[in-house]
Amino acid sequence: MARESAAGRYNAKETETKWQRTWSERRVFEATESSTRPKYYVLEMFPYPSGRIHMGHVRNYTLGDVIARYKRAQGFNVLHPMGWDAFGLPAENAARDQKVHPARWTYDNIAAMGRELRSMGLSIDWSREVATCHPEYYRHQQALFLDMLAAGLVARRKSVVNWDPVDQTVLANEQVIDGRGWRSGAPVEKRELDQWSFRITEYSSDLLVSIADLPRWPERVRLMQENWIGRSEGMTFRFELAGRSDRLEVFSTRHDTLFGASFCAISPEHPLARDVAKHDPRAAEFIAECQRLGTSEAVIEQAEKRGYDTGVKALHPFAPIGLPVYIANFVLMEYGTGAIFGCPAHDQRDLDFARKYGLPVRPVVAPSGADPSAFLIGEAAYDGPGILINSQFLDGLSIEQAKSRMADRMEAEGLGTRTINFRLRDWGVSRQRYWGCPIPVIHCPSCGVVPVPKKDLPVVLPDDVTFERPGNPLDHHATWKHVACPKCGTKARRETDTFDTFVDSSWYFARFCSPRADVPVTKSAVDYWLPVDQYIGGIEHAILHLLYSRFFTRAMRRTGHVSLDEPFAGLFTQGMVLHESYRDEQGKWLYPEEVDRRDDGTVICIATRRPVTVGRREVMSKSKKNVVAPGTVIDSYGADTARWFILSDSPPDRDLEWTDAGVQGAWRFANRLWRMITGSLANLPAAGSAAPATFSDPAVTLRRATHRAIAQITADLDAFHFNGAVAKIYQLANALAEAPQEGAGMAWARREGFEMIVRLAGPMMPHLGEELWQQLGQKGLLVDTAWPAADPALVIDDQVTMAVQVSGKLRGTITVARDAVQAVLEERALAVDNVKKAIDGRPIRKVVIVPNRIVNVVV
RNA sequence: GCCCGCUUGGCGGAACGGUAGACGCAACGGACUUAAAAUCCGUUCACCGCAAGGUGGUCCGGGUUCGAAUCCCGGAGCGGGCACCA
Repeated sequence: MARESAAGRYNAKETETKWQRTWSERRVFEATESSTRPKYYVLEMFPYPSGRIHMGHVRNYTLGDVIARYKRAQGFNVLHPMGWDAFGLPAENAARDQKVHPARWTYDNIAAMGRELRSMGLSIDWSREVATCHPEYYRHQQALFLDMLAAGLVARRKSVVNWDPVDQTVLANEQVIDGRGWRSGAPVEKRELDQWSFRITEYSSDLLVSIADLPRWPERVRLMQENWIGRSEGMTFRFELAGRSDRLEVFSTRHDTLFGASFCAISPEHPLARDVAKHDPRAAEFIAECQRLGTSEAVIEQAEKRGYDTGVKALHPFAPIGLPVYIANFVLMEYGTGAIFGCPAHDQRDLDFARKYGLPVRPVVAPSGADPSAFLIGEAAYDGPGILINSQFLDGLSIEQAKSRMADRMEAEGLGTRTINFRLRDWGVSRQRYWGCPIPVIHCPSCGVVPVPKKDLPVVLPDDVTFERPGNPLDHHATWKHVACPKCGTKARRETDTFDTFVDSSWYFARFCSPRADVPVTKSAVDYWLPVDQYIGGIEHAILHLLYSRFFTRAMRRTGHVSLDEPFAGLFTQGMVLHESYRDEQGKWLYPEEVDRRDDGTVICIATRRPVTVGRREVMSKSKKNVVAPGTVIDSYGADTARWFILSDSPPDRDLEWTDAGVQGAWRFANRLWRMITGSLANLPAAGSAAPATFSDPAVTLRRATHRAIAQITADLDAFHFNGAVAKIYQLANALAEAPQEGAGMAWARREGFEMIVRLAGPMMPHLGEELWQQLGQKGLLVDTAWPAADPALVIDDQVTMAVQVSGKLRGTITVARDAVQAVLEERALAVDNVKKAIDGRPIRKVVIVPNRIVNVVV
């Protein structure tokens, strides 16, 4: 229905194929460094090859493509590559469930998704395509790892994982559902493994401070990264433990409240907890219970706050008090020292804990002016400003003064030290999985850990693996892990862990600069192209992927591969794509194509003719079947329509609701533009005709609309206001449709308008743009045509309409010369009948004038 | 639970602190057509009014300002992230 074959109608399918072939044959999007033009690197987050592209991809790559094409028209030497984030869990799940090899599954998906992406008409340099699962990619990642190992940026340490005791497998957090393994259903346990990690914490301070150097990042992403790194100033100090020789080290940012302490809490993984558990079975049971929560911080934080009194007493350093030491399920071993002191009066979580276990609540900070003896804590902890009370040598001080005094005293007595602590933890990269990049080290019984010599790279994944047995197939492989030690030649064992897939995506943007080089990156190429000028992707990557990439770039700088710290100069985070969901009377989910919306507004199931419940709009997901396949849309309407719709309604950083009606509107507009221009060709002067000497008033009006559109759309594209740019193209189309065809200079003005609307819409609807450009008699390609500039004389009107308010309420408007002086404005404003009526003879207090916008008469 | 956002007509949204609702969708009325599709013209925040015009209105409650969708404080709802999904 949508595809029209009647003569004179726009044939999207044919046209799009034609221009995609032309661009490809002329290799217009292949980037080279040998250019006198300034470079511009546009990158969208590369996709995981799940098999089919989804609307989120279409949105992401459309946004990037508009920028790439726009920058290209502006004269930049644009790099716009594409690749595949091809390692990961879904391939292993497919192997297990569908008995297909992960490599086969992945490469098939890449081929299928590549075809779909190509049909979108993206201005991508496909000659630079990379896939992270390809040995030619990951061999360089292994080399980078060896360089980082040599540079001291890699550590081997114990860290905890979710362990499925039945499947004998490490589980990802998403595979733990309500504390149980997603397949076995067995309660998970935490288990400690020797793991490789990158020492990202060495850069904690740098990564934090340098956020200030990223002005073209969204404010909220910078805030999220700051909070994630989490710098805090406090003290690390020690409690003596009654009857024990060891001591308890805690970190606190509220050491001013130490006199209000009523307990200490330690993590279930804390050495003291383990020691206690050795001869206290109930403690051991409590710890085991905590272990069953898994490693997810979200789960731990939302669990009921519980504790177990170990019976150990921590001795207050300045008072004759023994604080009970609890093992608590909410204290994280990874943060600080894994131990805290609790001051219930001034921390809500501590207060809840104290109320639950009947611990004393002693206020030590009172709001200034409050009576210290009458200041009591009820349901809410007091964490506001105030003056210290009940605190010996701190009494009467402000919180800041008290912190300082306490720190001085502790440092003088050797009890503790001022500490800057970060929330950021080192990045554990070991994964007990097959479908990932092998970590290139060998464990030798006599030499210890030995790096694989670079000449032996890549360490290639073996093909002959089975997924029948639970656990890591690399570990079960008959021969793969058995190797000779590169140092001493004795029998040794290959590392069977593979890298976290975040490693793969932490440097792909650099690899794109020299994708076929036999080193990880060619220095001249990365020096030329990096940083990425505009990076575009989902907000869900705001923290981890972006932070890891920032770290990796620093690591690559330290190891001599690149010369910069920050990989992404500009960042744009797009919203998600939503759709209504449908359920039949049995509550079964239905696909959009299974339902029909009737004229009376009700929705029915096509197969059963029974009514359907329309759910609210939510993120497209297979489980709710509220997905629209981009391939179907592109087949029936063409890529330009899909792109235009995606850009037209919602601001790109907000969620977008996919609607059929909206797509049809976009399709109608493409046709309208086609009809308007091809239907007018006979009455237009030839391409390149000189401007006539005179223009009629309507011709000037049209030219003003054209040039205002150029100025506004340029500004909108610069600001990522793609929906605004679309609206202004509609306005220009309306102006062109309304303009009379007769009059001095009119034909020339109409050609100018048509040419401009094609050039302005070109980055968004590139195929239609290219076709109309040719129809308008242009010889070159639209993609090679420079971005238009507006004539300033035609952008600014000499008459303006100003609002007249009386005490802030609109009472009328006046049309006056631009930049009229105050006296004229006052006179004209007060002459308006409605204004006189509203003033009603009251005295005028003042007149506020906003130039060319508002006259506000205050009475 | 913690961190970060978002909330404007029937719908998507527009609006340097300055005429709230541009532009699109949907709906309704009309033209063209044997008819339908397509296309074209018009209306469309609510209430009062024949009209001129008035009153209310940007999630809720306060505040700052000549003027608040926009800034500040408090709250509600929805969403993203929380370190092994990518």
